[in-house]
Amino acid sequence: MKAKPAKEDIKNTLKNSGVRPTRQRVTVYESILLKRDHPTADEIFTRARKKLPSISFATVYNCLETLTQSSLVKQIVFDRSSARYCPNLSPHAHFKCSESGKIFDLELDKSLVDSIKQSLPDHYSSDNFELTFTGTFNSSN
Amino acid sequence: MKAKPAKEDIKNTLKNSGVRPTRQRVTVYESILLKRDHPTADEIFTRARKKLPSISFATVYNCLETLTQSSLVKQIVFDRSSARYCPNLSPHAHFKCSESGKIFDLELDKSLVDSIKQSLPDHYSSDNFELTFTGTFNSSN
DNA sequence: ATTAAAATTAGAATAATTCCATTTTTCTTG
DNA sequence: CAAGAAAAATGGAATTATTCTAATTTTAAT
Repeated sequence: MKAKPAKEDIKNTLKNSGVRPTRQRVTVYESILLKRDHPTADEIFTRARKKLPSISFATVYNCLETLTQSSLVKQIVFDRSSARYCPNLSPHAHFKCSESGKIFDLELDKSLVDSIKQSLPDHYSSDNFELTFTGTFNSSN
Repeated sequence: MKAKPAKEDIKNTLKNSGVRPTRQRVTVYESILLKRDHPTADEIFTRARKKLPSISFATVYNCLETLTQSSLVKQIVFDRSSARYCPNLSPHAHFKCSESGKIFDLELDKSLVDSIKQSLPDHYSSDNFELTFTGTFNSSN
């Protein structure tokens, strides 16, 4: 017996995080997972509409808020441009290529992740960090 | 002979970075340096007005853009709230206390800074990074 | 089936920032 | 020092992403 289609998995993921798997939420989450990019709310709205033409922009924002709150996606903000959303839950960094505007996930060694977490002085407590680079990505050379 | 007042220093700093030290720019930069906080454009505008009541909001934004471009200050963005400006040029991290809303600079060991810089895979080049934490700061205990 | 709670919706409102056209200031050159 | 050109500053309008609001629809629980 093959694995169920992604939609079922998505519903379960939502349920497991205590999020009611409404059609809109499933669609929004699916739209984020669709590609390995880091879509803006606007792009997510466009994708979601293809699956569920009646979905509204406000709902997309609501769903993104819910997904972010429940830690299923991460909101990432570069400069002051639109927020982007990332479904990669492993600790990783983000790299923005200032030429193409593309954003890449950069996996980080566990040892580095640990060092970063341990860099917090006494009295500071945090269970997450965001590490971002801006620069250029050059595949040819 | 004592050191000249800060204003002269500021002018020189600007000049050395190839930025024309206009009254507005000096005032804006001074306003950022005034406290060890991480003021928003709005707060900077308020401070600048005290010194130079004729300065406009647009100019504050222009100056901030110029200072950021010339790497004299760093723009830092948490979530989607107003950008904040930081004159601390050493590599460091930022910590936002979600209770008080305050932002703290966290100095980083040189070794950690190096590890972070070295974490970039081939083909990626960047000479800066931004590391941010969100959590709680608790001085009592 | 009924009710209450949660979610969705469209559109208005907001807030931060950017843009624009004009004026002022500064710099350069004669 | 005067004149012209370039850079910067200005006020206000415009933009953009996001949030809010009030009403409707859906869902879950009795």
